[in-house]
Amino acid sequence: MTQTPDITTTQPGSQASVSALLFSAYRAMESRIFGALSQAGYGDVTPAQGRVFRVIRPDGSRLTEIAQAARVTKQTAGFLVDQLVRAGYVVRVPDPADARARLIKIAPKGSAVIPIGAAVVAGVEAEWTALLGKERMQMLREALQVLWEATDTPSALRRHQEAPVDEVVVA
Amino acid sequence: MTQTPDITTTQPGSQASVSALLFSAYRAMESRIFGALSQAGYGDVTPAQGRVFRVIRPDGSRLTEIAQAARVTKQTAGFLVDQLVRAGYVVRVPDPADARARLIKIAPKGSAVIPIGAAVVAGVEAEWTALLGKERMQMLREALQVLWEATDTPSALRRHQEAPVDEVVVA
DNA sequence: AGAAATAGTACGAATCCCTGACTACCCGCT
DNA sequence: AGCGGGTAGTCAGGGATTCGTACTATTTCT
Repeated sequence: MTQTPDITTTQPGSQASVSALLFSAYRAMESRIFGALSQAGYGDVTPAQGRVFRVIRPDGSRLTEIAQAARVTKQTAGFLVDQLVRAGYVVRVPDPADARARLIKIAPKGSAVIPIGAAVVAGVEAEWTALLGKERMQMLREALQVLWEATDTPSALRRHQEAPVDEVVVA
Repeated sequence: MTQTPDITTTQPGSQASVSALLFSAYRAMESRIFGALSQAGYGDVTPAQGRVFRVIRPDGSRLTEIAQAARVTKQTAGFLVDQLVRAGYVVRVPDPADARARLIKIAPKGSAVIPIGAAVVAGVEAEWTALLGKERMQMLREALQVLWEATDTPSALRRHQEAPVDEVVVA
């Protein structure tokens, strides 16, 4: 409760790298989301579980799809899906199209969580809009979207992963 | 090497939440940085170590300061600093002002890493500027800076942490 | 001097995520 | 038919990150 002097962080106004700023904003959003979820009685979901849950398509997804979309290995995805199954947020059903595969589908409990998370996100985005103004918020979203398409799209990833990485320091 | 169909991620053009976009951009930057560091012979630093290293002030920082600035517990900070000490990036020296405390200072090897990381960041930011245009990139930086000051500043944190969190879902 | 706060450490545990190795199944080709 | 390469998913094991609780040493306030 008692406070230490406020030298903690870099001085306001100084320039932290975009990298650190992105991390900070993401972390702020994440902690708001999971704080609210915890308050709402869904304290058993973790951020990692959330990141795989988020990429499950409405009609169900295969584990391999989930792993690729969430950028983790199949094992990690399987581990996290196991937890989500045990906690009742998703179910595994056989994939009628392929006996090797199973579809992971969102269970009722999972559906119940979605609007709660969406509401928090909407709330935080509203706060941010109040801080930035509608136009800058819109531009922020667009800019991030452009970067996402350039860096986090299957073709973009292939581009980076296969490059021998010779002249990374282009400066 | 062989490729799975490209259904992986959300369709380009659809709107992922700002949260996911922030995460994606941060992750892209981070993997570039640590990829390059690894190539440059500094493969023993990890992202977590980087996040504490980043907040060490030029004249040295106390562990508690580092912990607060990096938003981790003292134990975590101490653990990561231990690793950085073992790897030779920082040193611990007694704090002349307080016999309980020690100052963590950047060692020569640590100083050597800084320009490498900075170059990568500059390179990635240049790529992003090429994608977005100078103006949008500048606006992105400003917007993130505003959000940072509002959410990741000591006073801002106190504001959020102490709120009883009743009406989180303001939507 | 004595009480309260602060700097840091020790230990134990949970979470997250990866590599390597394996089984079960699908599909195209002979 | 049926074989072989590729895909879906699991098992086993390990490393990294982070936290909570509990403790010692030192400073600071009264």
